[in-house]
Amino acid sequence: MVALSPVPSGSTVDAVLDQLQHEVSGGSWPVGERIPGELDLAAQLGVSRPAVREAIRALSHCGVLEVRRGDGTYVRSSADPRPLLGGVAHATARDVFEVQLAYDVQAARLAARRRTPADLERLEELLRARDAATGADEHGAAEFGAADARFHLGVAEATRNPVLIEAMRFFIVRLGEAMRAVRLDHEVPEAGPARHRDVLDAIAAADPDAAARAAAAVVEPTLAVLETLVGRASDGGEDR
Amino acid sequence: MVALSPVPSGSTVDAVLDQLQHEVSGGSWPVGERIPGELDLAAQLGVSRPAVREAIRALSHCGVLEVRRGDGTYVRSSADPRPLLGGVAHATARDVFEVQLAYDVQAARLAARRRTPADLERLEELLRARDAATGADEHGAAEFGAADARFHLGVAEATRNPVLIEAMRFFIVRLGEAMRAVRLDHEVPEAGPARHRDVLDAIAAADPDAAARAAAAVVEPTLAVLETLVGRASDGGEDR
DNA sequence: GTTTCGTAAGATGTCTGACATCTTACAGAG
DNA sequence: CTCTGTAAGATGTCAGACATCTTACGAAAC
Repeated sequence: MVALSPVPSGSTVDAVLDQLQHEVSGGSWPVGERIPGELDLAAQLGVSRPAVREAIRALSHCGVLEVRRGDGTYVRSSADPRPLLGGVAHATARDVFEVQLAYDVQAARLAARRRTPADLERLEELLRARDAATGADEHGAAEFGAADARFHLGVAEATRNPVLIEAMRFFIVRLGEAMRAVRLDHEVPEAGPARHRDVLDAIAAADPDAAARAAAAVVEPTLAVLETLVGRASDGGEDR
Repeated sequence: MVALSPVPSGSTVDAVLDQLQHEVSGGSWPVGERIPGELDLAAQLGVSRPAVREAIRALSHCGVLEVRRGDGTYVRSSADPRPLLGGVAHATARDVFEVQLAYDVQAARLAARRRTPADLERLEELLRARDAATGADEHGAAEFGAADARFHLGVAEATRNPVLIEAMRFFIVRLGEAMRAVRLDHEVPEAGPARHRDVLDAIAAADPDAAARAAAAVVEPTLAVLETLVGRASDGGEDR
């Protein structure tokens, strides 16, 4: 029932932001290139300098642009992170979980090849802490989630791959937020100590394939339940 | 040889940005909470409103905050995307490639379970285009890279998982930038049509495990070469 | 002729102040 | 009790000014 189109609500800064991102993604401003000055941009776009500055600051914070004081602003990367960051926010728990599964499997595989004795010692400690934190009440659940995340992240750290580590660190937090929302309405199982022990044993045995299989086995029960919830959701009322 | 400590160079806005992110990540401002108004923040931090606005705009663009005009600013997520986005920029090609491998394998696995006949038709078309774009010159190489990326992205799209799709879209661009830099100094092999055909066949056969294996086989030769380059780089001169 | 230093131009960093516009809440009219 | 109009608070945008850093160029010293 939307007869009257809801006026172009976009703000000025967002419009500038889109323009800049379009120039970068479209290739008009190649990586490494210097973009026009803030005053030039403000004049060309017909907006004030603060508007241009806010847009540049946002893109700079996301790694798209790089501002060098006293010199100018340069293109650092043509990849637009907005769909990724924005998409995770509105995604279903299942979708985030499937990406997390990809990380877990790869992390376990690489950890089995690169782990040091010190890594194994640290992982043993993290696994003990995870098993110990089996609270039943509200606060205990949060504590358990944190301990669980620390173990998964510990495996990633054993890979010595900073990109994988930071990707997992980001997604684990987002996944936790999404799961907290799901748990309000549904019961979601959590893999027990045995499955996690399998992962650590395979990593200790330096068996990449076994580690990958074990990591997949850890999250698959949880993922199976989320899968049924997605099915239910599309039966019921859901949009966007 | 740095006897004099290089004065605290950080800018005001960056300092404000760190403070805000710290409040969010630290849990002082829980997800969903309303944060103080711009004038309050400016007064508390002893800076001007534009400085606060630029910081808020940056975090808002990254999905950490959400600004509602006329109402206030709210916390959307406690996950800090900066390490992820910044880390990818300075990462080695191998590190980015290993994450991409995780995506490729998971995408192939899920695509084998969810692909529709229309997906298969589209993937056949993309694979044909990839095989056809085997240029030898400068322009041809770029064109081949784009066609290759479109096929990999096509597999991801068959999973119907928007998070996975956007994650791959982002990393493929970043990987392309990193690989372009590597190829300036070294020869890096590219998997031929046969390996990609295996992936598509497994997806068509609805065999998730075979699809995952085939996807891994596609990128492993390239990854093996990058692995040797990492070894060489740590022998030679490398810093930062 | 080469090196070094000082200066000027251009760019970003920051601040002050003001006004516009939207959202929300509250009080009064019906 | 419902609806409407108003007022307060918040963000959106703009204008102008000054501070500070980077860079490049030219002059002076060697």
